Formats: sequence, structure tokens, C-alpha cells
Amino acid sequence: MSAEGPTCPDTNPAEGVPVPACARNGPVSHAIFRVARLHRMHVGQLLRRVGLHPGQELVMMHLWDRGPQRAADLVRLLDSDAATMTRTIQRLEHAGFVRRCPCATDKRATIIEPTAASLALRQQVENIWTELENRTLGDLTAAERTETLSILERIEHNLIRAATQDD
Amino acid sequence: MSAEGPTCPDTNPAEGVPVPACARNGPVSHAIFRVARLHRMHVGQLLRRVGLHPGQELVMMHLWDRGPQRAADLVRLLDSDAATMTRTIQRLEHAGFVRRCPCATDKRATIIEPTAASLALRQQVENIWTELENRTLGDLTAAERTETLSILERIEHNLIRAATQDD
DNA sequence: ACGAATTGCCTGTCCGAACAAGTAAATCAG
DNA sequence: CTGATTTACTTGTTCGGACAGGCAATTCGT
Repeated sequence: MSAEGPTCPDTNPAEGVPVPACARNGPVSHAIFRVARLHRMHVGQLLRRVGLHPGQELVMMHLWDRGPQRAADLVRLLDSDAATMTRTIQRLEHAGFVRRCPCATDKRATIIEPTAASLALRQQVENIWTELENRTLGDLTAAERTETLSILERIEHNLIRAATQDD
Repeated sequence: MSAEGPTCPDTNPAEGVPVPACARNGPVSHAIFRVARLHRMHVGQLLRRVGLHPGQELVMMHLWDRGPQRAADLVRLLDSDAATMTRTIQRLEHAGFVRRCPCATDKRATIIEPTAASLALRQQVENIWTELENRTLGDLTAAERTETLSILERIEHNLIRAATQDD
């Protein structure tokens, strides 16, 4: 059985990464996929230590940064989904990192504010981002880091342009 | 209210991207995050046209590539989760792209094989990867594409090393 | 051959993300 | 002022991903 496989003994032994056929049509896309996956794993691992789930830390950082916000503001800031934001806030509230106060001037709106308890998290989260950056960049020189950032921003720009332009 | 915000009027008008405080500690990490997000959006958009959800296409490509596989093989190939694979296969089976046959030699195992109907998808999925790569790379020259791939692979290697090494 | 691990798969739970739909409040047009 | 529209938020559903169990079949050690 398994009587197939004329194509591709496609496993890259150097990394632990099986390379599917997609790599042929889009090697960079596949690399982005793998890097993003690893990156998310690291974020998740680091955040779990402080009791946060990936995504929640972004909400908290914006709150620490800009102070109390309406839920809708957070949605716009994170370019997220209102539904996702509602539930993320509910979980942060349940975890005690966030408080929800009805807005005085607009009864539809809810003001989200970081609790005092959350302030203890702030330094930890910033350390996490530093640690994450170190793990990501590893041995890259300063010049290479600049180059990396430049390339990523060009890719970002390409993807934004492709999204708005056509389809 | 919203009586805060001495820090950072942090929105980058060039791109539609709000820049949270994290960017200070990890500009490259944040760029990876944004690129990954956009990249995933494009994959999702392209895949929806052919009736697949992100992630399902990888299973199908491995099946097309290597022929019928056990579920456990797919888990290892995609470095995925057995539970996730079970449900992904159930959905692909329900969609008619995959068939599940009990393995003759090991009664625990299930052989997953692509259906004839799925073969019509294959070319479409390959086109999607080509289109995705084009959107991603946009105007980059051949040399720049090589450079990009090289950098991404170095980052990948850094992250793998950081994961296995410490913690 | 027998019991103990291991392997393969499934289920339930919790999380984020996206989409659709609905409710309430505010705003706008006539 | 009334009716339509927009805005803010919530809920429900479906998806992938991760983790914790659980069951059955297989393999290993004795």
C-alpha cells in the first residue's frame, strides 16, 4: 500500500518541515505560512505563562497605550471583528484584566478600561515582545534586521494593494 | 471620557495599520503578524471560491501529492493535531473531496484518499497558490524574491532553534 | 501468553476568526 | 416630529487550532 509517490520525497531534513506540492507554485507563500505558524506558536507559549491567549495581548496593549476605549474603537484599532472583540473583552473581563463601564453620553457604547490588576501584566507583556523579537531575529545583524523589516513591509504593501485593487 | 492618550497618535496613514505599543519592542514580529494576517485573508478569499476552508487545501495537496494516507500520516506531514485532522477530514469527507476506508492491515487506522471529484480541484488549488504568490511578491525582482525566501528561511530556522533549544 | 506501554482515532472543551442576523440607541431626512 | 438609516454591541454558527481525556487495536517486555 501507499503505492504512490513518484513525485517528491519532499521532506526537508534540515528543518522539521514537510514540503507539500504548494511549495512549487509558491515557495515564499509557503515560507510565510511556516514562519507565521512558528511565530504564533511562540507567542502562544510566551503568553500562556502570564495567563493570556494570543490576541488578547493586543487589546491590552492598546488599552495600556491609549487608555479606556469604546469597544468599537478597539475594533477599528485592531482591524478586528466586532463579534470577536465582544467575546475577547468578555474573557478579559472574566479574567479580571478589563472592566466594562456603560458610556454616559452614548447608551449604546461600552467603555473598556484596564484594571489595576492588569497593570502588573504590562511589563511582562512587553518583555514577551522583546523575547519574541529575539527568538525571531536570532543571529541577524542590525543591517539584516533593517532589510528584513523593509522586505516584510513591501510584502505587506503588496498584499494590501492586491486586496483593495482588484477583487 | 477617553481622557487619555498622551502617548502615541500611532496610526500609520500610509498603510491602514494601527501601530500598537508592541511595535516598539518588536517591529519585525509585528510586521510578521500583519503580513501573516493579510496572507491568511488572501488564502481564505481565494479558497472560498473553490469551496475550501484554509487548512483543508493543505490536506488535499498532500493527498494529491502522495496518494492515500493514514490520518496519522497526514497529522505528521502537516505537523498538525490529531483532533484537528479528524474534524478536517470529516468536513472534507462531507464535502465529497475525500473518502475514508478502513485499513486492512491495521484495524485502528483509516486510509484517507482523494475522491475523483477532488481531482477537478487540484488545478484550481495550484492556480490559487500561483495567484497568492503573485499577490505576495508583487513587484519584487527575481533577486529580491530569492533574498526574501532566504530571510524567511533564516527566521524559520531561528524560531525552530528557539523552540527546541530552551523552554 | 500475558500485562503494560504505545499508537490511532474520536470526543469534548476552550480559544480566536469570520460571517450573518438581530436589538437598541443615535442620527439624519422629510 | 416621524420614519429611515447608521452605529454599537450581542448572539449564533462554522471553521481551524490546541489541549485533555477516552477507547480500541497493536506492540513490546517478560
